Amino acid sequence: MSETGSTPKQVRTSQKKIRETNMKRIMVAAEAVFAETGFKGATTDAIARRAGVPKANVHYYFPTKADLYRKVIEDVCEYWLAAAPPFDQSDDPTEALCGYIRAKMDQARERPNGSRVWAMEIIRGAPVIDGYLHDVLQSWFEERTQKIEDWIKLGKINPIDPRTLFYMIWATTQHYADFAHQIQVLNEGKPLSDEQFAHASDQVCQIILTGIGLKL
Amino acid sequence: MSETGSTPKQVRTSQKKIRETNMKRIMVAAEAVFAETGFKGATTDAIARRAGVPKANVHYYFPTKADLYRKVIEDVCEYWLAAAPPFDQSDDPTEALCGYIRAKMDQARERPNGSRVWAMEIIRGAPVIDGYLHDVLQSWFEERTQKIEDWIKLGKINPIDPRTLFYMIWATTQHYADFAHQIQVLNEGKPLSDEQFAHASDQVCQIILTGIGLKL
DNA sequence: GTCTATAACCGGATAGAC
DNA sequence: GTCTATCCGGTTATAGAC
Repeated sequence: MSETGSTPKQVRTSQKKIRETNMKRIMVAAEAVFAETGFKGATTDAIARRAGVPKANVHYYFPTKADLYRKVIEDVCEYWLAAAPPFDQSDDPTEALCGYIRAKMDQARERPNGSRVWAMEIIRGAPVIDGYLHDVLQSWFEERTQKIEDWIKLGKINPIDPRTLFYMIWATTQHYADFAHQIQVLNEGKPLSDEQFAHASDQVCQIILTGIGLKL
Repeated sequence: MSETGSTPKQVRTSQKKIRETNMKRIMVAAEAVFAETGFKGATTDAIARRAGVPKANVHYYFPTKADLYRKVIEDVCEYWLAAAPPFDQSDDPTEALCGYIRAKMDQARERPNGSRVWAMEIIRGAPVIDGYLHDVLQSWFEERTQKIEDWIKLGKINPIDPRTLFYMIWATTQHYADFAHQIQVLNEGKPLSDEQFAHASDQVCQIILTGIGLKL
């Protein structure tokens, strides 16, 4: 609207910075509120308050609640995919899988609310990100399961179903984020300490790798 | 109100039957609607329509939406606990654990919406069933992890952390219910067939049992 | 870009007839 | 026990001043 030719570059860039900062603040707040109350339960007002901005500003940056929600989910999905390098960069099954499991565990610890929002979206049948799911996840999955198949052919690991293996890894690592409350109840009411969490990562690696015929 | 002393027993029992039937219908419908839209997203109207009764009748049997929700959750939790016998009734680790895993997989297949409602409740931090969670789950868990510890002491299985083992079993088996949509996307868009599901159960048993040092 | 005020809508719960 | 009509509170989204 006010983009006149005379606007100094300085101003435009600083405005851009404000915009990015605010959007980030709002998205972080939204991730938490969506995780705690679900899509419908989250109110733009609660998100705004958490982000420390007036409600109208949320709608200024994200026209609708659904838009904001979609942005949060896509951001989480990108974050998920960033766990792949440890898996991709090694041809040794133990190193690749252990690295991947640890990366996923670290993510679950680092950003549990992202995991929770993702989980609830899938549980509901992915009404909002269904297309995205098809586009991004399918090809990602086929490439990686192929690598497992190759290891099996080479006799490096037991002949297991690669899909089941991935589901087990995803389910277990994300469980530590999504079911953190239940885990806390079963841990004398206290959240897992860093030591306990590191120990859990070790255990998950051990059981899964042993489970497919690898020695540690 | 109309409970006069002259009411024939016949009528009272048949009224009781009507009551139970209607409550059951409503709870089944509610489980599906809660699973698909979350607690806040579920409307009593949608639940009523799905159950084939007027909205006011839902409120007649369940004063508030939260009451209905709590009933559904507790019903699901009882159903969960019914998977324990295979585990309890054998002292052989392979038989006990394999039986438990298969029972949990069957439950995930049989009643996926129950699993989803449960999952979303825990993800949100269990605001509604927190007390229930403490009361029921804690003691259940301690008894069973003790059994695993005993097997370890007897050298029957590898020295793994029993908690991690249970979390892996829960996470993986429930993943087949909660993330069914994602699994479907990665299965050429088709839901798992009975054969595929049976195969998945076999695979989960194999990887986990092998993972803790058992031969099949 | 920020914020107050408000329009338009929707959903939980209930009153009261049958 | 069943059902229609309705009230009331709360939520999304926007209009328009600053």
